[in-house]
Amino acid sequence: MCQRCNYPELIETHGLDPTPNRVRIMEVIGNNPSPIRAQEIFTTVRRTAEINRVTVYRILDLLVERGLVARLSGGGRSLVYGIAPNENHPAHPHFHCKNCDVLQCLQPGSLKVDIGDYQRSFAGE
Amino acid sequence: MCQRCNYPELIETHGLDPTPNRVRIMEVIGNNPSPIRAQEIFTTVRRTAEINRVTVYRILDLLVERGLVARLSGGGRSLVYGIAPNENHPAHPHFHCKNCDVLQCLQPGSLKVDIGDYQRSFAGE
DNA sequence: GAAGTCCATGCAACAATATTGCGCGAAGCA
DNA sequence: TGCTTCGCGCAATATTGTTGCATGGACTTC
Repeated sequence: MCQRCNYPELIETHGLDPTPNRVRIMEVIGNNPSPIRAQEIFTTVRRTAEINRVTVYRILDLLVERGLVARLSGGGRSLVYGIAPNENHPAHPHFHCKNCDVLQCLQPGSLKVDIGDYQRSFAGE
Repeated sequence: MCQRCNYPELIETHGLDPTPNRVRIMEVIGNNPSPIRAQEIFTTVRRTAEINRVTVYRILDLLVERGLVARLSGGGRSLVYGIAPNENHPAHPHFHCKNCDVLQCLQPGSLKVDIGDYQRSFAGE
């Protein structure tokens, strides 16, 4: 688990009550080395506490909406969730292997987009 | 639609019969400026011909397996399909806007990954 | 030409993932 | 004590994709 993040505090500073379920979900996401699917969050929390699947989805919606958690496309059919970029967690790209279905975090800044021609068209909007 | 691609021919050169359904699906994918979801392919084909949803999925599986079509992660919950890179269609990255849910094709080569530290660890495997 | 085989497709059922509606119970407040 | 808010559970539904089985046409073999 991330040693620098105090999840209850983080949740509170984003205007939410740090309920046990919310803290548990933040911990599960934070513990994981790469973003994980809602189903995995559900089963992981379930190993130590009772929780409903719907509650997991609702808390995830809430955390994403408040900017605590980032919702990403997992490469496959499902969405994945990771700790949103903050002072302890810089934004970084991910690498998804279609063969072994592994999702790996890359170094921050290791992906560069050359927006060359787009710059002009976007600038006008 | 792509003026340079002869879909029936393309399908045949990949060892498949160019059945009407297969050609239609290739055309729908080729006509679209960016990769589209299976559901959209289904409803688009349905506007001009009868086809079953399952048939669409099966043909897509087949086309992906034979390398005619590329299956991509659409940013959202579903997978999207585009013409696989070939001589007329160079591989290129995509841009997904989370706000308006638009998926846009970027210029080929406009995305660079700095694999720096990974090179060493991958090389050993 | 009849019988057998292959294969593209349709239909129904199922599976996995996600969302919505409704209600209950605890906490906070008048 | 009664009212409101809100976190959460349960059941139902929606969306996306898959599987099993049947059918009908094309093609081959006898």
